[in-house]
Amino acid sequence: MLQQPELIFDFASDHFSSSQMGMFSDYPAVVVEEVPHQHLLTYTGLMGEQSQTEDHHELLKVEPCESGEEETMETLVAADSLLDMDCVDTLSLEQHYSQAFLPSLSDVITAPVTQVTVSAEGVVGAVDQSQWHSLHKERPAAQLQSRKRRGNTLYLWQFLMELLQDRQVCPRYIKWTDPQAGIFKLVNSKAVARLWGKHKNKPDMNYETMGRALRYYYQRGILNKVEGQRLVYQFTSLPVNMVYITDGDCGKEEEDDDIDKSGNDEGLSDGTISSDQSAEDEEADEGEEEEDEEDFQPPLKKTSLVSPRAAAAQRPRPTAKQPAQRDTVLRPASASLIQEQHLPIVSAEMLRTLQNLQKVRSLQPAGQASVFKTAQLLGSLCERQAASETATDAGKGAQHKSHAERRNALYLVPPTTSDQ
DNA sequence: CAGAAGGAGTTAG
DNA sequence: CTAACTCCTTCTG
Repeated sequence: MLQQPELIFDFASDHFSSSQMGMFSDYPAVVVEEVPHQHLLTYTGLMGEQSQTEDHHELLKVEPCESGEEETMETLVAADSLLDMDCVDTLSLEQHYSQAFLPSLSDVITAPVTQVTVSAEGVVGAVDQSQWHSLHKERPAAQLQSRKRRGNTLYLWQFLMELLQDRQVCPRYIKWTDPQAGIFKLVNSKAVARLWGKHKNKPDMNYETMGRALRYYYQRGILNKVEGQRLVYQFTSLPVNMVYITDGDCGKEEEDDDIDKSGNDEGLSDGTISSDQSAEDEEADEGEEEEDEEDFQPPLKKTSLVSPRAAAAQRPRPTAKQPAQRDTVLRPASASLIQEQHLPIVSAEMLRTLQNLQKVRSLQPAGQASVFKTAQLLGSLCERQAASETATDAGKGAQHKSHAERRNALYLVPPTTSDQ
């Protein structure tokens, strides 16, 4: 049975209304993600009452473009334009970003990150188990939750994940060497340990101590050691809404021996964590905000250890990704969860439009006019969607609206549950 | 000497 | 009591 398309954004008014935001909350996450030679925009939808049992990942494959940070950034600009809306009272994007460890919205928009998660406030925190994807075939992602965080303590693995999502730290002190495989490297182990110690209020923390904690995770199935590579570890599973920051130009890596040149740990931490906030504020943020926003569920206790050899087999391949390893997010286009007839054609076309560099360049970040331009571009596409709807059963629900209304609206069609 | 491994002790919920 | 560290010793390159 086909589900009705739902209005999620009205271009005529150029913003979400409160009621529309309520609708949008059923489609909480929009993820712009870069994979080699293609860009994906993912709607990660928790569908209303089904949110506890099912999640829907819709992938819209965008026309491949030349890889590069410029394109990535423009994708983000496009996404920003797409999401730029007068709904700060209800969506509070910047608030969400800050709560998702990122220093500021502007950082997100201007940085060559490879994935950005945008969601209605509070929804990202509702990461259910199916939004974890295992990096091990023998442990399905669906099993990757069993423990609750104790109190307000941020676990080390969570802390590292957050560092990996913090442009101030990644890739300067910690970086992904193979995000697809969950492999990361402690570029500056001392700095990371110091940050961890600061977070734990353990000024004597060092890498030796932190390293033991990391090794402790081997038995728990949270981490694997990447054989033969010092300071390189592998997450056994990752949340699908991870924000992946690649090397890019968002910060230079800093080797261990660079760390002491400042000669000031506090200065390091301040500068590392945030240039906008004091380190104390940031630490408070880490300890509290993310508590609610990022409901990370730690993996189950490991039942079968992955051999170091197997882990080594997944050694970093920055350019040779393995789509199958993270099919939840990086599902190949051929396996897209969006069926063509259910696909919000407008959205697909819109994304292609946004991906078109010429047009993207015309978009001004944070410019509402750009959204309207997009809406204009979509107008004709809506016509095509309407034509498509008459040819298929998809989107019957949209037909209660006039063509004029549809011309100015963006519909998101829920996927069929059969294509999970 | 840094990093890795792992036994044993500690702490918080 | 247990999870999640932290301390400590030993080993390796």
